[in-house]
Amino acid sequence: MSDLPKAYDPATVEPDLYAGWEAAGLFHAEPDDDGEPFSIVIPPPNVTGSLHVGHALDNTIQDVIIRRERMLGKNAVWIPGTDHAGIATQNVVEKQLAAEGTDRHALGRQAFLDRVWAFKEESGGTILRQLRKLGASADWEREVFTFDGPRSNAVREVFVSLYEQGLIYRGNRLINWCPRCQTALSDIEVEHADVDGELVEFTYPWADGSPGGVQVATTRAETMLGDTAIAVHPDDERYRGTVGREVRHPFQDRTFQVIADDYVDPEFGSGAVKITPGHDPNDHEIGLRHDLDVIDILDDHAVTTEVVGERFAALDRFDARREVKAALDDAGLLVEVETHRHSVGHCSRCDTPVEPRLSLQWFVSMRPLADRAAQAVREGRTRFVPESQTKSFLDWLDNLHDWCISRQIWWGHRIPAWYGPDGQIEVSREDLDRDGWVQDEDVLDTWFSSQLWPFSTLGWEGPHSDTPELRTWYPTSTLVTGYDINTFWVSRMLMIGLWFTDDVPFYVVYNHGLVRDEHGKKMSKSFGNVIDPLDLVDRYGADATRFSLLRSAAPGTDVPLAEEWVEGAKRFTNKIWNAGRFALSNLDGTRPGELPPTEQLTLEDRWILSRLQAMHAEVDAAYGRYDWSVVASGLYHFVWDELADWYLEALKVRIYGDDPEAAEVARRVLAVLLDEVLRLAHPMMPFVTETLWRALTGSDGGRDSLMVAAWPDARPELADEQAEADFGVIQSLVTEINRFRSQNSIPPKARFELVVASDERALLDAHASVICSLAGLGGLTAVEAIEERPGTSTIQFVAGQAQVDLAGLIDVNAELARLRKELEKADADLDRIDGKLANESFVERAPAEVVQRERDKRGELESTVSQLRERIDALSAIEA
RNA sequence: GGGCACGUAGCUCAGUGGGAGAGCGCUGCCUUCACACGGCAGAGGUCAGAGGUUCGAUACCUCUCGUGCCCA
Repeated sequence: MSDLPKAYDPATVEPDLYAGWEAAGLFHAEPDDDGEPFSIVIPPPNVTGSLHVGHALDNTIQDVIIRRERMLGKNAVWIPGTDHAGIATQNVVEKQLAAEGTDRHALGRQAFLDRVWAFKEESGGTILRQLRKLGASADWEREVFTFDGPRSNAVREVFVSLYEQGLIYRGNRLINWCPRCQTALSDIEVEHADVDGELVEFTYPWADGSPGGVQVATTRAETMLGDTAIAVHPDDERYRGTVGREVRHPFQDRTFQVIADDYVDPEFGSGAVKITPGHDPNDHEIGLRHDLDVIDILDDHAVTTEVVGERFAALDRFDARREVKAALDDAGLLVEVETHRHSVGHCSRCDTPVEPRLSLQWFVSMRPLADRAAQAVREGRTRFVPESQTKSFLDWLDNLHDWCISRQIWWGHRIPAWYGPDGQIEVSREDLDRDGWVQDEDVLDTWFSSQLWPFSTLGWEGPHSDTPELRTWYPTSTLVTGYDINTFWVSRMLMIGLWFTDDVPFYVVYNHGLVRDEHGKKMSKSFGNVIDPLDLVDRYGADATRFSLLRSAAPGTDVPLAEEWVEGAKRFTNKIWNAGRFALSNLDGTRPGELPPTEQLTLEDRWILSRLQAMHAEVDAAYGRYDWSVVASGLYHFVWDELADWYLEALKVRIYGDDPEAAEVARRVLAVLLDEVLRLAHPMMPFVTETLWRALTGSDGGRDSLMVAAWPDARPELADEQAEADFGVIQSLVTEINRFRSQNSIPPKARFELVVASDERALLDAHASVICSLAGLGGLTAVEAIEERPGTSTIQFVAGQAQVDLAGLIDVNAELARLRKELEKADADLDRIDGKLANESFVERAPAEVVQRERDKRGELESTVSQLRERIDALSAIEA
């Protein structure tokens, strides 16, 4: 059996195992397969992207879930696919074109789209191929794409249907415009960031020429070119009587009014606010209330148009800002310029400051959809893990504005609206081919198609769709995403899913955190702290990469990752490997089967089986809570600290001993243990477990793989408190002996005899050989009571004392120092407990058992102290 | 400005109304036949600060300071 190499080498086993699983069809599921349905749809990564560590976490979690459900006997499917990612993908191809000295307009729409498709064909599969390296057991036969035929049909159906229901409309409204991407954005594609700017204060002079005027402040001086009012709070005493008066625009031949509106914060600045309805959402609202003129001062590139007047026309908005400021200064209207930190919206795709702008776009009325989604969440039909995400999700839904869905780009689902020669609009499921009619040039927001993902992936193309996949796997079971896309994506799937399928698209939303570096910093190229998951897989293996991510992944918390932690996980895979190797080399072909009858089991057998079932229960419970870190640490602790450090060591007595029957029992227990550990660890560490399991069971793969083996049933009957207590006594004794050895610099090879006095005398007697083996003793004699003799030292353990003959073994001074230190600690502890017990209110009011526990402890400490004193005296005598 | 988290060992984090834990790092000893990707042992913490509730607070409440995220 020792054809297994001494160190686990992931690179030599992973590719073959993966290919084997896939070839055997183990990733694939059919709707009529046996088992309760269980389904996950992948959050589709950008088709042209490549795998980063966030994907690695997200997909590892999905893989862990789906692998375990598969082992639980469910009809489990994990549907993979990619997102066409409109703006992001178009940006990449446009950059290529720019490098070639051309652009999409020179190419023309169709040639450009051909180009993007070619790019997609070339680099589109990358990220999904990379997922395989992580061990992802997705059903690749079901791979889909948001922009393929059926998904596009679904998009059109949904658009037309919502239009027919009056929930999609075209309107001229203030939207977020990205001057670089040249498209409208939805509210959530705008990221607000604080920037250092200026607060420019200036005066609008009265129109009637009377002295003074109204002082206002702005961070965007250029917008004054589009001001159409000044607003003050209606209750502001300072402006009593000025409401309704006119001011004169200093650079344009027009005047406008001072108006009163509750929106104004009288505490801020002068209490008067300039109003630019064409370039500020709040101002726009005020404009609507007061029927103000709206002036759009900028073109698509955020360059001023001629409406601002000759002097300021044709300037970039930031140049215009400087020019206006200078002009105000020249005109003697500038009051003050202060530095000012304020929030500015940036394009989430390219980080250009967005420009609020009036524009004719398509919108979805969100209120009715949002209300149904909120209700479903409140009723618990879909729940969030962790639950704490629920509140902010609902808050967000409650404050939702209409969604701008048209994008002025070419890569995406084209809006199915046609415009007639006389201004008619027709929205249609079929392409219109009529003279004089043209289709809308714009495409839909990518999220408009990805919101259909949980059912479009299962074959939904409209209300008529009734596929076996939909019937079996919809609603999907669990959605796994970062909390950062709850608003972008989760909310929209929920809303649209409820609207079109009358059911929630998923029962559980599991939110993991973001992967950060070892100091909690966000990973980014500019910090240089990005970790490439594929590089980790290459160097440490997929299992170690997965395990290190999972180990830090408690629900809702960010996931710090450092390379040295992956190294730690690799060491764990190696530990499992060697524990398995040791077992296999001693099993002599024993296969996992029934446990031997209880009466044949030794104490260490009963102990480890009891620990096994405790770990199993903990792992099952933690899986239920999606608490990967607890699952991971449960496995880690059991395998390393209990199975390897204690059980395997204790086992050697029987394995290497001369009782063949005892050895056989040991082998049978060992086989069961290994089998069960490998099953429990498999979802997290599929490769190393599968490899060992095949060696253990003689399986040759295919359908006979650990991957599709049954998840073990809980065995509460293995819990054995007595065995745990008894083995705890042995552990305590062995640990104390080791400590004694270490503190007295006694070499590990030095054997010595031990005399033990304990109320567990029979137990120690019966397990003398195991204790001697674990502690490296020459012999163990259990006696009634220890007789203090000069030249010996006494070791205290949980169930008694042990006596060692020091002759030739230790340095007396060092031992004395150790004992004095111990005495000091025991005395301090005793003082503290005495203080507690002297406190009347503690004794009277604390629960009786707590008080009793303190009294018991006091008794123990007292005897410890007196024994320590005796031993110190005895040793001091020798020294003297 | 509104909301939500969070401040526990050098680092990253668990945790609990009744003597503070893990991983990594650090120190010492050990190449004992599964594993040096290892074993045995050790050092290291006023549990952010201040009040309060309680017999008892790292844990519950309030405030302060600090950090992060979301929204406006």
